[in-house]
Amino acid sequence: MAKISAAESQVMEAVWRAGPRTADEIVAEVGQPQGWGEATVKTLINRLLKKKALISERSDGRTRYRALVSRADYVQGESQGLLDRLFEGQLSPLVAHYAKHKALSPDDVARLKRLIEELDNGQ
Amino acid sequence: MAKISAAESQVMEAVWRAGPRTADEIVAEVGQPQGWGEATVKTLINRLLKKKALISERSDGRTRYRALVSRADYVQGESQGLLDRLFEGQLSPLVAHYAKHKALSPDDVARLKRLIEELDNGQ
DNA sequence: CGGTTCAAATTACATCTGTAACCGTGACTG
DNA sequence: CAGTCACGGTTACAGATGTAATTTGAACCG
Repeated sequence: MAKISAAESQVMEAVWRAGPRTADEIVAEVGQPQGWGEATVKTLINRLLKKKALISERSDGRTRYRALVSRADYVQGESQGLLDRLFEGQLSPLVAHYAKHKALSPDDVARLKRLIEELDNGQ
Repeated sequence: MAKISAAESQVMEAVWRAGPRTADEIVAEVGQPQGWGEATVKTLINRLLKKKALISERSDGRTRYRALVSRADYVQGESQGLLDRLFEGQLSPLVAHYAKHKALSPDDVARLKRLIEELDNGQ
């Protein structure tokens, strides 16, 4: 379970977003925007294969790459890592920091408020 | 302004926590717990000097290292990076994700609730 | 003043990451 | 059937990072 790097995660996002994709599709969907050549994307794909984050499967005569780790797991790991490293593992200090150093949009505040209400009452 | 790496950030934490420190103090405070040798910590310090994240100043016949970047700035950058990469730049999706995939303690919920109240009314 | 000591800085090296070119093989074309 | 092509995989290489040993240089001892 080696760590998924920043560049690699872009490839994972493409697969998470739209399910198993061919190399070409991934190149089009992430290489293009990032300004990466085709070869670069292929390398990232192959590293993800080695890391068991993707698996290649052949269907309709094309090789497609499917995610072996879920986005939720990845996001969970990254988030927890940040919280652990910088906020003693807790959410509220992050929110506090963020509110203090970077204005939250009223929309964001409203969304947060609804969320917390639910958490507080709800199940 | 090269990026501060994970290992390097441990050194920064020591300096942020307690102000300018000598190499020995940093070794004791972070090398020890992390299981790093003295030489390793010195390398990290020197990379941080190159990156202008620390500056060395001599006082009382000892060299002390002082932070040139604030913890708030660093934390802000890391947090924003995570939010941008994984949550479309917004806080509420992070909170939502976290609540869904990892139980929040009632305490944490209470803290969040207070925080949001303040944000909502307050200044 | 020459040797010793300790702390600061420089150099070393393997691995990971970003970026990419090259190779091999099965399919397609004339 | 030989040559070409497309696609998937392998190799390459520089810079960052984790981890550390070696060297330098100033202070101290005799």
